Amino acid sequence: MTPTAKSSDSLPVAHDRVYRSLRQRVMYGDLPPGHALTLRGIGKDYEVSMTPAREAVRRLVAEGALTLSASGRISTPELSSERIEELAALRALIEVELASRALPRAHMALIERLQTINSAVSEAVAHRDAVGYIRTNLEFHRTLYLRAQAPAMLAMAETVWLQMGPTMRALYGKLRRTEPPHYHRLIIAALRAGDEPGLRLAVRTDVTQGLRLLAT
Amino acid sequence: MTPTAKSSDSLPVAHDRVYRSLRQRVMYGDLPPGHALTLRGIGKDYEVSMTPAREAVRRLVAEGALTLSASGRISTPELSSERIEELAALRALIEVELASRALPRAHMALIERLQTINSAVSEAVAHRDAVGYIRTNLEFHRTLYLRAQAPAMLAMAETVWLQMGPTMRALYGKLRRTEPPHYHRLIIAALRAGDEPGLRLAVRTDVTQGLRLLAT
DNA sequence: ATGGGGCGTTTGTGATCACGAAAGCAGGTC
DNA sequence: GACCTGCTTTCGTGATCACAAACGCCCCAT
Repeated sequence: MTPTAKSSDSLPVAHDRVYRSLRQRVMYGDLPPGHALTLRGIGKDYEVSMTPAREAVRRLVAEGALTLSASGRISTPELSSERIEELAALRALIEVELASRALPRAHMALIERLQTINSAVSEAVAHRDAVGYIRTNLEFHRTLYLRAQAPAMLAMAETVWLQMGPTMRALYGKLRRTEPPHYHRLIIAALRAGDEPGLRLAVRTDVTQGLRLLAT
Repeated sequence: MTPTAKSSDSLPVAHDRVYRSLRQRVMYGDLPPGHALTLRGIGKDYEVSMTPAREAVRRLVAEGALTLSASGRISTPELSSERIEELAALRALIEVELASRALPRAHMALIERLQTINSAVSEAVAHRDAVGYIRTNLEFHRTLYLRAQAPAMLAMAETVWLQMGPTMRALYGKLRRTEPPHYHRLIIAALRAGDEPGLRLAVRTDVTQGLRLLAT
């Protein structure tokens, strides 16, 4: 039930449970940009006091998943176009490297898993399910990058995803595409062929494509 | 007096003061790897209760500056050689991009500032001052990267520095070099010449050089 | 000497409260 | 009608406390 693999699953610590749930909601676009949150409200939702809510929020703010106003109010970030461009460039840098490192270890079982996930992506697209699309799309990338055996890099990539979550939801909400992900097929083909330059290009294109529509 | 530029300097909030101070101590190698900390101890040092100490620690843990044991004990990270390699690769990826983006905006005033900072680096090296070396070295890089006008990327780079802080201290402590930083001069020369490939190579070499001595 | 058991101490966690500031809202004025 | 001026509510911050788990230390038995 918890698709996000953490380094060490352990105690049912309250603040960690709140953190994981909020993190998923933000990363997968459950919350629109600028959405306000309160410590007391979060505590109520998860039936905990303000203390664990505060720790979870503090952690998410440190990761860029949430932002604090000057007076300490909590909300999801509203990204400027400059920041979106930066985050897309970071995705390109880090994820191309992750894909490149995963390539030598990408066996047939992985490629088949990626195809299965990709059909789930197509299904989400067909159903106009923005959250489902974001979730399955990120699962596609994460599944590939896990093979890179580079946890620090993967964590960085996930941090970028986290920051873009609400914005991606708003973005894919307004551009109602119905065509399945094209570049995912290119990624799979490059993996099959062991074509590293092709893989790098396919990943770079895939992670930066959606941004071209966001000129403003 | 606070060299680290934050997004918004505002209130004298207790937890933020604790955070900033601890962050500097970690980033600049004031604490050795594996050094243990306690919430009550931190609170005592800064004359606050456990609450702000806890928030500062939570934030630093989220950034990778500190790690928590399975039972929640706080300590500075002890990095495996694989993780060090990863972090060095991340530095290379991100900082090369930052330098490249800073290049078109690097005027003479910036280059002179870099030279001034670089002489401070040399002085720290001559005095065997590990903390001073790390601090001035990072100031050199940060000064250059600030010109890139890419706050999200700079934040990522600083997060990597933060994670490497204690290890860098331990590293530079055991290899007592006395020669001034060679690749900083190459960086400055490439900036002067507007030589982008040269700059990229110089930065990449500079940020990955210290790692070769850490084969273990 | 060395390994194991027992106990006092230290530590993180979560709940609760007081406080001050910010935000939202109403009513009144220009 | 728009704007400002109060007031009321809501919010984040920091302090304090109870609790359970862990750590560390000492002592003893082998």
